[in-house]
Amino acid sequence: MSITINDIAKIANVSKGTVSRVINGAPGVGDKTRQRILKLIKELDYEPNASAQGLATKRSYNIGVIIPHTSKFSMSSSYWPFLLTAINEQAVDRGYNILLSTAQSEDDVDSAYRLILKGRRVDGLIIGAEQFGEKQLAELLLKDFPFVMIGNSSIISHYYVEVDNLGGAEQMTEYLINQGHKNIVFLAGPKVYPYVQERVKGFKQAMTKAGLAPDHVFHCEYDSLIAKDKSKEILQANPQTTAFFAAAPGLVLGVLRAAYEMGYNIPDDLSLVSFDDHPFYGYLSPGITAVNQPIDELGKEAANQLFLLMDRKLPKEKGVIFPTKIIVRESCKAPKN
Amino acid sequence: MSITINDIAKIANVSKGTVSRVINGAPGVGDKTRQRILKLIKELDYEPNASAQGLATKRSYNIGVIIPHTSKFSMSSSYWPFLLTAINEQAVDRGYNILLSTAQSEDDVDSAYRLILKGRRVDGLIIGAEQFGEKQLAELLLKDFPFVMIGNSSIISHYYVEVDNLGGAEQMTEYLINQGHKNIVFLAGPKVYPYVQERVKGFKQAMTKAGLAPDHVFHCEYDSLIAKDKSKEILQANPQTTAFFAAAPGLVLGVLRAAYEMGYNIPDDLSLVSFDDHPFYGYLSPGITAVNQPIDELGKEAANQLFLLMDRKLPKEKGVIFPTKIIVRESCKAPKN
DNA sequence: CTGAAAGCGCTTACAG
DNA sequence: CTGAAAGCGCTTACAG
Repeated sequence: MSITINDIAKIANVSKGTVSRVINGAPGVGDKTRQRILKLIKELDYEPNASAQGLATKRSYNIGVIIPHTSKFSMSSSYWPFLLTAINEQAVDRGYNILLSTAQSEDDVDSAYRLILKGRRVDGLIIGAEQFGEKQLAELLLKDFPFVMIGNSSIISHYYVEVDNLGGAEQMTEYLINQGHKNIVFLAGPKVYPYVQERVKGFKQAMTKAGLAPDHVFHCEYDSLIAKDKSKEILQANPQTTAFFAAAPGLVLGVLRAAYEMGYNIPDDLSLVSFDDHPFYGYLSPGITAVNQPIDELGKEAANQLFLLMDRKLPKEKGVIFPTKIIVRESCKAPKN
Repeated sequence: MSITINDIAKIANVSKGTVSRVINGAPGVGDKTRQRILKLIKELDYEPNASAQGLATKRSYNIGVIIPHTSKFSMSSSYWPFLLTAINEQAVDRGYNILLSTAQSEDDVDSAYRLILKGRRVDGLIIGAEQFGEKQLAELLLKDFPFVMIGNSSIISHYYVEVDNLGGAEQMTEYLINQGHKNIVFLAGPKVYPYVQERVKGFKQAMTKAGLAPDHVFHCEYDSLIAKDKSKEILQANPQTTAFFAAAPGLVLGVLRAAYEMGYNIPDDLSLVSFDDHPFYGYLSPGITAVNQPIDELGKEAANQLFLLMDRKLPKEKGVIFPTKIIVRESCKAPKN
């Protein structure tokens, strides 16, 4: 059916060992022989069978990426798509493909884990820190399987890449304070996530430092509809609020809509800023001021660390934390009085 | 290192053929033997090596998805992420994984093609119709390789899934006309894409049917910044325009921003509608009225067709076209006078 | 119902 | 520099 190494060997009148050596650029093949075989490979459009190579070398030339996937969360943010793109670019450069796994539930994670890892379909793994449970992470570690986490784990100590969640939230809060805001609400994602806690910490730190009450922190699922209702509640209970700091695009949407429905004008009546930037933000009216995460660099670094680990080398540091930056747009204004 | 079928066979005191049969649920194994082996597999947490299975069966249990990936385009739309999710869900249900390939250029497409196909890393392929050139599509067809296209191809006749681009654009245009609009601008994506031409056709058809001038069609790259400039130009040259029909979220952003910068209020001074819905639309102020594409169903159907093809069965129809629906929000109003 | 054996398409010491 | 052979971990006729 399909052309194999044997065909090439036969036609070239050499052993398949020799063909194999030229495929892999291994030494020990005469220059003329090499050229002849190379030409043949090109002419016959031969590509080695990945399964056979995988079986012989124990490498799949795939890396696995497991991303969380409640559609509501990952889709209103551009975080994961961007990350995926960045990782893929690095992977392709090295002849690797990405084996994707979108996990919606515990079961999914487990089946992804089994399928991908135990079946040796991938040589390494990039994974959201909160995706795997203790057992699975420990097993990865124990087996010395190459992986890097997006975000730090509270369970294990391992290689990860992350954004400066605390610093980003702190800076943005300071920005708000410098604009003259005193009654700031922090609308955060689910409390269980370590990165959410970091952001909360950053917010509180800045508020406290400025002598302001740091306790207007609310947690909310990543669901814009729920965020909308929650925002309304908050606004009704705290009419003195002049600024909202929403810690994810999905939440921003909720606040935006709540303000609209309650007749608040942003930024005249209420300022709104976001953690995590989004391609839409610059085009909204008003443009949304946001903490921008260097997602592209994050993905690249994660991939590079992984390739290092796969080569049995050790990355320099166990955690690489990227600074964020504030993108000032129009959604934040000094409060009225 | 890792546990293999031989280990299981030895421990269970059977041949590896028998173990293989129970792994694959094949007939011809005594019930007691089967149970014993099953238990052992579970206990030892054994998972067959995918490469070895692949080599023996010539199946990789991966399907390839090649998506276009100019970051600007695919990221401001949620089309591809949603599609990917839908496809992945179907794939996982059948024990398949998705091998991802994001192609940014011709070279990428070619390398994706070689890597994935010729290396037999995937058993089937889902691919944007415009991704591959004539040569590659013809080769796929010739080799009888299972694949389905997202969108119809002008080059070859093959299985595809698509949205009713013509009908969707037509309906939305009719909606605009019914609202009282006469001077409607259609801002479309690059002319080269067949689906763009379909949308243009739908627009023109509706305009013509209503006795309106169908020639305010402009093409624009999927880049919000360019779309913004283009929109300003159009608006300046055609101040009588009362409605914009932007045929992609990236373009909508451009129009939105152009209107803002020129002091137009949407929808009071200018109505704006979109082809392709977006999670953000419902939360903008005003909410953007849009042609919604059933992306989830599209992805599911594509996957199902592919699995049929992979089983050497033929899907019922060569093209499945899904109807769109209009989601009415607040960005469209009757024109002033 | 079960085992022995060939084969899938590669790679890689080992000889020469 | 090159070939012959063993081996990677499975599946699948073929016998019995």
